Amino acid sequence: MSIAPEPVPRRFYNRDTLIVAPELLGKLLVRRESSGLLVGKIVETEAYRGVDDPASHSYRGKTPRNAVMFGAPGIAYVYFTYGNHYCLNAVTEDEGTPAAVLIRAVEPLEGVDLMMRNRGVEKLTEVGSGPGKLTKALQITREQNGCDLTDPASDLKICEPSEAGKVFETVRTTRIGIRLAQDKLWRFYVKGNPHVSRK
DNA sequence: GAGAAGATCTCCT
DNA sequence: GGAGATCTTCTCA
Repeated sequence: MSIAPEPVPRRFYNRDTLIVAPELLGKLLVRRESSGLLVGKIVETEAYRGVDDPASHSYRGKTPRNAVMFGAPGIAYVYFTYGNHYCLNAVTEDEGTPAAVLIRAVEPLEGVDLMMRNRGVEKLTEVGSGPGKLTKALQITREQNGCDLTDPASDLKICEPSEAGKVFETVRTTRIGIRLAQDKLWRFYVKGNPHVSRK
């Protein structure tokens, strides 16, 4: 079976980050890779805004690393952290406004065996239940930084799910793994989904 | 050019 | 539950 869904249009991303983040839940993260097609459903996100968010990379202004966040919406921002891990973001809001949504967890749907091999695990819930885990499962590296998520020909894109995939309850809570601005309720996840990184 | 911190994960106790 | 791994990026001298 092959999924050929429509990518989410750029105007979807060109809105308030706090609207885009919860609406990204349930969308499909589609990665076309040399050994096959890898698809995961987004089940957890976090919003990051440069202007009023001290925890964001872009809070202190534009640097070579975060330049993508200042660019057009619908672009992938991938960065390397802790010496081990990549994290995947989708850039949001108007060009010149530094904002992005961090994809924190996915539920593997297609290419599951390949993802488990990439991760070196056998439990399905261990494949994509964390920002560093899902990038490894989907083989996302800095090469995907600046990739257009709205381009049907792109190797990495975000697509509309089937109708059945849109039925779930969203939970809004505080963000994880940051020291600054922990009070903001900018993390969203699918209620009851076992692939969410933390309850 | 050197030092420190980091949107994490895994293993060990 | 806690700390190490490991390296990129930023900041400051």
